[in-house]
This record gives sequence, structure tokens and C-alpha cells, in this order.
Amino acid sequence: MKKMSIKEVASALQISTATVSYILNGKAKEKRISPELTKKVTAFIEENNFRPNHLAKSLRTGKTNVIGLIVEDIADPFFASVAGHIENVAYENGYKIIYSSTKNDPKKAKELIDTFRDRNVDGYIITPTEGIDNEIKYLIDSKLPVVLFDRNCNDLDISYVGMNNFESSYQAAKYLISQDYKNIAFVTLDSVQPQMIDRLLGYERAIYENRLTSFVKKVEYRAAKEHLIMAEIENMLKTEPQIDAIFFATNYLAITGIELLNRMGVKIGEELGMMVFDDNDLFRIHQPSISAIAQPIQEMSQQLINDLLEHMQDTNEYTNRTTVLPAHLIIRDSSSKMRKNA
Amino acid sequence: MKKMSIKEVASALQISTATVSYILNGKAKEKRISPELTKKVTAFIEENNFRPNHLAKSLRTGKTNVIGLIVEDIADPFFASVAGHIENVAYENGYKIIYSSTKNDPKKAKELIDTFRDRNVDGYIITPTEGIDNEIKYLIDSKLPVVLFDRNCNDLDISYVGMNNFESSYQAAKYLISQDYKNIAFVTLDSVQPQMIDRLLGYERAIYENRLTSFVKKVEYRAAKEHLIMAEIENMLKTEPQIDAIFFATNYLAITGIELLNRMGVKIGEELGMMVFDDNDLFRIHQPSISAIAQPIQEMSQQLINDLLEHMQDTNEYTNRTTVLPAHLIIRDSSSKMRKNA
DNA sequence: ATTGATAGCTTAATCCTTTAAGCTAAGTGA
DNA sequence: TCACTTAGCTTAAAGGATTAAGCTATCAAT
Repeated sequence: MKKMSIKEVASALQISTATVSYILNGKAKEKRISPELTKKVTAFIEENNFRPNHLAKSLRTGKTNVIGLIVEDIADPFFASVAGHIENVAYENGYKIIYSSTKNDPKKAKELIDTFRDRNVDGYIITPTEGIDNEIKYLIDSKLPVVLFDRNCNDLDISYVGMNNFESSYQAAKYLISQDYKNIAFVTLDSVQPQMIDRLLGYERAIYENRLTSFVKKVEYRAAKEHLIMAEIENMLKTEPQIDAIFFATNYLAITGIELLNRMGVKIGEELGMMVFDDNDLFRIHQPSISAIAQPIQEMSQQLINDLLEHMQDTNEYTNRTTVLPAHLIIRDSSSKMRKNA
Repeated sequence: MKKMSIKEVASALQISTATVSYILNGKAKEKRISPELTKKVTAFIEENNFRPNHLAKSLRTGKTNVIGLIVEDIADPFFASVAGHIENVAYENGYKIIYSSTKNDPKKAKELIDTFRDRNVDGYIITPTEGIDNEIKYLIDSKLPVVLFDRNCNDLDISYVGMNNFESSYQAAKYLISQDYKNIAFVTLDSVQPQMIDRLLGYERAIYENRLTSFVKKVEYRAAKEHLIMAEIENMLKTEPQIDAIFFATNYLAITGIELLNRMGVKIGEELGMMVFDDNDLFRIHQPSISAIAQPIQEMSQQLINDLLEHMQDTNEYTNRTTVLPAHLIIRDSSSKMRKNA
């Protein structure tokens, strides 16, 4: 059973395809199609369950009603959650989402942007990798709606939604200090990503302001190499036994770290304070529970998709905006003064 | 800078669009285009960075190279992980993925299938909701490649990939029994989804085989209603104090349950054995660590996308297959005899 | 010289919509 | 009666590819 075309609808009703098209697109009045005919056509379409061919429509109009979502890794709960939120709003507005993961590989990121261009997506949501500014600039120059997310490209005039990494990190570190921790280590990725650098700087500012010593451990993250990370952290703790708290710059570093500490028999909270960037069920449920900086996922997603929709609606009037949302500092047991009782 | 069309390529080189098209599609030899001309055209295309319009191509050929992925919730780590695996393989084969979440709402699921049809996706991966058999049957009847996932529709002749819920549940319950737990409660959703029923039946079989008493608690899951679930579980534990182990039928039920038990001060592992369907970082790291049945995500995803690709490659030769993969029973501290020392 | 085959292309229909421009009949005003 | 409007459509080009069928020149064989 082949799909019906607008042509068949037209010939069945002995009218032209233009008329059908106008009616389909709600331009009946504007094009002065009589209400009677409009009703007749609508009824026929309903009855025969006719659905216009989206491809032909897109070819003609240049609009696909598809949003391209390029994230670091769709399997990461953070990005998956964003994908979920975005989807809700997008679907309400008639947009579908096509996703892909860069795995933080600039080459793959470039390919993805190219592919999405080829596919004529109407708008882009991108977590940029390093060295991808040119591709993004190219999109902007082509007047294509783009919103960056999670990481900014400082040199571009473009919409961006993210959180205040520097400030949150600074506040979190300050909180640890207020709890009388004196030697706070910062475990982060060996990365030049702006958000990672901001997190580090926020920590360092709090440390310097309080005339404390900074202990920064940069580890290289590679899938399935957790034991290497553990070794590095263990080594740091042994070399610098004065460390009394650890601030993890990411979720998965913390998970690896917690596993190590459990294995080492170090009592989190009592012997070692802890703070983590990016919350997780695990941190809430762990005993003792672990303090975290929760990204405002819901708010960011909402802003993201709103910006993009607005941009897609009127490409000319839209002006870029940078939205930096505050994170939620969630204080739990791992960073309380509990350890003093030890 | 408008995008170049095949027409412009042709006229620039003073040849016909057909020639260009044949060369683009690797049919140069077959169509006896001379190697010189082929080279010339390839060079021109390369130089001017010409990329054919995918929409036009799709309109003509009827192929979009897009796979529709319909899951319960893309934000759920399980489905997100599947999405990640599928993406890898799909992209290698030139397919893009468009996703959406049913939220287990049959009405939404139907709409999604319709929308994907409208968009001419080449193949479908679906976690069906209840009452959606007709829509899926319609897809099959239209010779569209579909692979079901996670939950089967028993009445349809269709490819399916899932795990052995009954067997895994049975084995897990048997393991608990072997550890001398005598009163094992099963906490599950009040759902008629086949995989949930299988999990329950697996548990019950192990219970009956060992002449034990079954304690089944069915709770209604609704977002942000965790406290209701907690109340129900707490009530059960108070009414039936003889319960010495809990088997949670899903990940998030267990997370809620653990939170409650921590709050109640019940010592997991020592006072109460525990087993969970569907693994999670949390269960590995929790102290004591919590036993779980890990879904074979990687294997399922691989099978899923392979089946679908094969089906899409030759719709006629392909025959449906049902793949039921074994789960991984991961024994951790929460279900060892440790409690006997208490 | 004629036929046939083959290499090496081209022509033009087709996929299905959208939409600017045009056409016809009826009604209005002078 | 004639010129103009207006209502209510229709015509046909365009969007950018694919592909069956056809065309021409060359060369070999008879």
C-alpha cells in the first residue's frame, strides 16, 4: 500500500494540488479557498489518513524541523538527561532531534557538523571540542542557528548556555575551608577545556585567598583505565599525607576515587573531607553522603532549547546571548566538621 | 553562499547531471564513464567541496539513512547507554539516529511511530509500550525493518532482542536462598510489562521450589513520589518483620529503597540481604556493595543494531529472529552470609 | 558498404511539495 | 455597456537528486 500523495488527493477531488497544499498549511483563508471546499478536503484527508511527504516538503522549503544535538557522549547521564529535557520541549514544538557523540574527538566533531549540515538540520546544539571554532564559525556565517552548551568558544559571537564553573568551584572550596580543612587536594582531568580550567581556578582562588597550599592532581582520563587513576590518587595521598580533603572536578573521577578510598579503608568524611563537581544518586546515598555541586540541568536545558527555538523562529531578529547559570551547592556529610570528632 | 547543486557541477564541467550522479554514486564503471572524466569530476567536487543534497536524494530514492530509536526514556542511564552503543555502529554504517521517549505512554508511542513514518526513517528500534501492537504490525506489514527491544510483543512475528528476565530473576533468587535467606521480599512495579512479570515469576519459582513464603510488594511508580514508595516499603518491613532480604525488580526502586533503609538505620547486608535487577555504579560502590543482575547492555545493543542493519540491507531475505541474552549475576556483599555474624 | 556492437555519454521523467503568478466568472459602480 | 474588483481557484516552475532509455561516434566484422 503505497503512500498517498497530494496529487492523488487533488485528482480524487477534482481540484488542483495547490488548493490542497494551501488548505494543508492553514492558508485556506488567506488564499481565499471557500470554507465548503476546505471542509471537503479536510474530511477527505482525515478519512484517507493522508500525510504529506516530509522529504518533499523539506526539499522545497529548506526546513527539516530537525535539531542536531552534538554532545560529548550521549551515554553519559548528564548529557542523557539534557537530551531528555530538550526532547520534551522540542517535540511540543514539532521538532525532532538527531544526536551524536563526539567522544571529545575534534575530528569526529567536525565530521558530525558536516553530516548534520548535509542533512539540513534547522538548528544545532553543540558541546564543542577543542579546535572546532572554525566549523562553528562557518555555521554562524551561514546564518544557521547554533547554541553552544557546557563549554564556550570564547572567540565567537554565539549563544551559549552553561553554568558558572569558576564561581561554583570557588564557593565549594570556600565551604570546605570554612569547615576547617587545611590541605585540600583538587583532582581533575589533564584538559584545556574551559570549564575544567574554570573549576581549577575557582578552587585555586579560594586556596590563595586563605593562604593555603594547593594540591592539584591532573590525571589523564581514558576509558577502562580506572586503575591508573586510582594509582595516581593513592600515590598523591601517600606522598602528601597532610591532605585532609579531596575536591573532585568530575563525577567519574570521584566515583573512581571513592572506590579507591573504600578499598584503602579511608573513612570518607571522618578522615578525609570530600566535594564533587556534578551530582549523582550515588553521592546522595553513599554513607556518609557526599557533598556535590549539582549542575542546573533542568534550567540549562530549558534555556538551551528556548534560545534555539527562538533563533530558529526568526533568524534575523535574534541576538546571541550568553547564559551562565548558578549551580546548586549541596552540602552533605562528607564535608562537615564530623571528622574533628575522629 | 548558497550550496552548490549537481546541476551547477554539471554545467561548470559542460556535462550532464546524470554523469555526475553516476560518478558520485560509484557507478562510473558500470555506466562506462571514462576514467579521465571520472577523475576530472571527482577533482572538481573535491575542490569545490560539493556535497549532494540529502533531502533530494532521499525524496528520489526513498531512503533517508536514518534510524528511529523509540525508548521509554532517553534520560534513563540504561537506555542512554544503549543509545550510545547503537550510535557507534550506526554511524560507521552511514546511519544517523533520531530518538524519542515514550515515557511509557501508549498514546505518545503511537504518535512517535507515526511521526517517524512521516519522516521516512529506514528502520525502527522500539521498546514497545502496552497496546501498541497494531501500530507495530502496521510497520511490519509495510515491510519496514523493525527490531523490538527490552520488551517483546508476543503476538507478532518480529525481531526482538532482550535478556532472560525470568531465568536471571530465578537464578538471583536461588542464590539468595542458597545464602540461607528464608523470607525474601520482592519489590516491583505494579505493571503488566512482560519483562516485569517475568522477573516476578522467576522469583516466585525459586520461592515455591524451596517451599518458602513469597512476599510481593507492588508499588506504583510515579516521578517525584519516592516518599510514597518509601512508605510502602517501610510498612511492609514493619508488618512482616521476618523479612530477611529484599529483591528489587528495578534499579530506581532499589535506589529509593536503599535511601529508606539508610534512613531507618537498617544495616544492609548484615540485617537485610539485598539483590537488585539492573546494575549501577552505586551498587558497586555502596558499602556494603550490593548484588545485582547486570543487563548485558553491550551485547544487546550490538545484536539490536546488527539485526536492524541486516534487515535494512535486504528486506526480502531477512528473517526475524528472537535473541534472548543471559544477564550477568554480580554477587556482592549485600547477599553474602555475612549477616549471620550479626 | 552495411550491419552490429560497444564505449561514452545525454535526455528527460520522476520523487512530492510549495508558491508566485495568472486565469475566470461574478459582482459593482459609473 | 464598459472597466474594475474580487472571490476562488489553477498553472507551472522550482527545489536537487536518480535512473531507464536513448543517442552518437567509432570500430570490427562480413
